[in-house]
Amino acid sequence: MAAADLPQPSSRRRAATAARRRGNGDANRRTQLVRVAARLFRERGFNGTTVRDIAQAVGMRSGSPFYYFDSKEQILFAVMEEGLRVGLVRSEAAVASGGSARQRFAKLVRAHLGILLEDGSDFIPVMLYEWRRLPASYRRRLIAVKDRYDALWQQLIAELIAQGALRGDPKLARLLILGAVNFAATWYRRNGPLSIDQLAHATTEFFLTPARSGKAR
Amino acid sequence: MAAADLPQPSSRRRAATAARRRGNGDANRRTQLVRVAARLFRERGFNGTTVRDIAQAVGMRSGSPFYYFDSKEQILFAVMEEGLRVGLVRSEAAVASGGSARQRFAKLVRAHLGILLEDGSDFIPVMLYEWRRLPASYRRRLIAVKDRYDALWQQLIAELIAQGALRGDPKLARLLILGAVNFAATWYRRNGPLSIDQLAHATTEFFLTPARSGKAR
DNA sequence: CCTACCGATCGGTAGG
DNA sequence: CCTACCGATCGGTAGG
Repeated sequence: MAAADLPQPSSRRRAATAARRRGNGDANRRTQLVRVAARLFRERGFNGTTVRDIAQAVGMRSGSPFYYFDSKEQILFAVMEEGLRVGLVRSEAAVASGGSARQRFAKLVRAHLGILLEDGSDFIPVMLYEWRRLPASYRRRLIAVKDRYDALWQQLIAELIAQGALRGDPKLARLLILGAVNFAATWYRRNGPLSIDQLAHATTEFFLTPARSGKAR
Repeated sequence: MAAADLPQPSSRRRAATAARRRGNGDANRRTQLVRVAARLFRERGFNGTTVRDIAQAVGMRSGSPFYYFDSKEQILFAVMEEGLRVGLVRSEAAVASGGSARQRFAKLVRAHLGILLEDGSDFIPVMLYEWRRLPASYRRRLIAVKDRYDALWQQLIAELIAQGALRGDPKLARLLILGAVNFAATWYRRNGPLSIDQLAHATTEFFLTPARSGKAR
């Protein structure tokens, strides 16, 4: 028997108490598992994380996550589904807030960088990096949501190309821009010299052709 | 005992014979292991690939890779080291071939896309996707080579910014451009409508400001 | 390189 | 949710 499987009453009781204090039922406990799994999957990868790791991180014993999930793959699915849900809500809000195409693009870039880089934002990075680890049947269930995500970017990018703020084919432009932005998940350091706002602004300026109209600047 | 561990004389003998026909010593056999490991690590991830998988793919028995490598991590290191070595040679050649900064940029983009997308080019994608899986001591030994890679791009990008073909901070520009290009490793299909040459050309056009001088279009 | 093997770990389950 | 457990698999090794 591994040391990690031995009873550790004090820390276990502490975690369980903290959970209860938050006033949670099953739904809340499940949410905790998903959040903690996202962090571990991001840090160690899906196959580098054990169900025991996840259980321990929320103060459960090794077999208990299977009370909430049928399989480890289902936990991965839940992580990605949650990431897409929250990401889509925030991205749609950014675009719906109005303004010029350039302004909406700036807001969408900022929203996406937040989804990628803010504290607790491990869901979408897990999707980007562990997508191949998700069984095909689960993958199919997420692709519809992913398509809405892509369409959001694609429409805005097509608008920007139409008015000369970007060049080239809209689909390729989308792939290049999203690739550039998503890559920040690998190199951005929250303690570094660049705030997320600054990064979003500089990224927008990098991609968009300088505006023709000489607004005071 | 697992079925995969049971003797499978015919297929084993076939693989071993094929290897011998190529006329190889230990070095050649080691190279085979690295190449096959690159493919498997890319497809299944480092932790999703077993040493047995690698052994079987070159017609060895489960324990034999340890005649060539001390550990599974060392195989991963060898994959990344080989990727960086070949990648650096090809990238430096592209830049050294001369021409304007724009032309050298086009060649570097093409070379990098080849490294990422051509048949048998699994080494750099493994490095991009499994970097976190490499133990820190091995990581340190690769960073010097990675830095040369980055410097190559950075110098060229600085040149392009100086002459107005790109905007913004050189370091951020490098991260955005490399992110955009590297992302192709996840979406590009070799059987798709776009050749690597076409992709390289369109990517270059997307990033670089249209040239001022009106050369015969 | 193979044979034969080991200790450790892992996903998952039965029965409360 | 825990206890107690199982079968399978895995990285790695000794001794040729």
